[in-house]
Amino acid sequence: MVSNAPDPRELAELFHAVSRTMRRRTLAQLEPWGITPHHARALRSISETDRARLRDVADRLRIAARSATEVVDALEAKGLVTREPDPQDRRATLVSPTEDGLRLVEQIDAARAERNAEFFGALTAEDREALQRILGSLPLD
Amino acid sequence: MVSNAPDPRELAELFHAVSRTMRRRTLAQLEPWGITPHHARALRSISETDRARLRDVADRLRIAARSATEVVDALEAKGLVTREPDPQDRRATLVSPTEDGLRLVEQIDAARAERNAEFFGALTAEDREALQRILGSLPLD
DNA sequence: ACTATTCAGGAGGTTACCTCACTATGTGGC
DNA sequence: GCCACATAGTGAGGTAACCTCCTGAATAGT
Repeated sequence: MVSNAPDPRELAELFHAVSRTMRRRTLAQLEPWGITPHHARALRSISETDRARLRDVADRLRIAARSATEVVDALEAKGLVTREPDPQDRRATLVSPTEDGLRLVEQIDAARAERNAEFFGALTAEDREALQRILGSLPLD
Repeated sequence: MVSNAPDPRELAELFHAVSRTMRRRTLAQLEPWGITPHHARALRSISETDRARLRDVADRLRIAARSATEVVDALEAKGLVTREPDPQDRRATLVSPTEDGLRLVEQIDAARAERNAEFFGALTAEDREALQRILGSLPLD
């Protein structure tokens, strides 16, 4: 208790506060499109690789397979992605973005870039770089 | 050769991944006590100031007043905090930690310190300091 | 005295997950 | 060629961490 090292308590708390702020802002910004941050992230992921299995979608988003089913259900209901059976493996389902889905990703990405620029714009370029490097060296499950 | 879907080199995405990892670990670590991260945070906050109004609890946690009612309901049901009417303002309710609540905070805090030390232990002291400074300069709602 | 504001909580909703059990397949070993 | 086992997706059901909108009571400001 004698050291003047940064209190990790505060660090975790700060982290929590910042990430919640980011989430709230994302939610608000996405509202006009009627899509949630989670769904937007999934759509973006799916748009980056054509014909991904549901299982792979789950892995990339680091969520349970069952949760991928759910998010793909929602995106499919909105006509943003389509499901088709995998001809190579009849257990599997391949997910692809629709034209609408791709268009939406583009719009959302532009908005996202703007939002992030604004949010992280409070930082100097060095700090942004440092933040990225530091976060990158933290463990992920 | 398939690129990682939500680009992890992107600051916001990285942030998201790290904060979710932290949340999952906290949840797992708290499990033996049958308390959630959110409730633990609230209990800690309440334990730091005796006789806080529900409104103040909400403000400190940066949540809506209605949500503070909920978390205090849960803590009260577990016998960790008590409610009493504010003699100065008959609209208000004052929340205080019980003996059990204070004991639990102590235990949880020790576990939390350990977990954070482990999690952020992957960083050098300079990086921890930098992270704290950088996070502190980001905006909060 | 009257109006505006504030406090706590009821009702009901949303987001972002989860596990467990199940069926339909595919794969490796004998 | 059959059996054991693993894997893919999904129905059922649940949890955590919030939220808004409304109401009744009390207080504060004019």
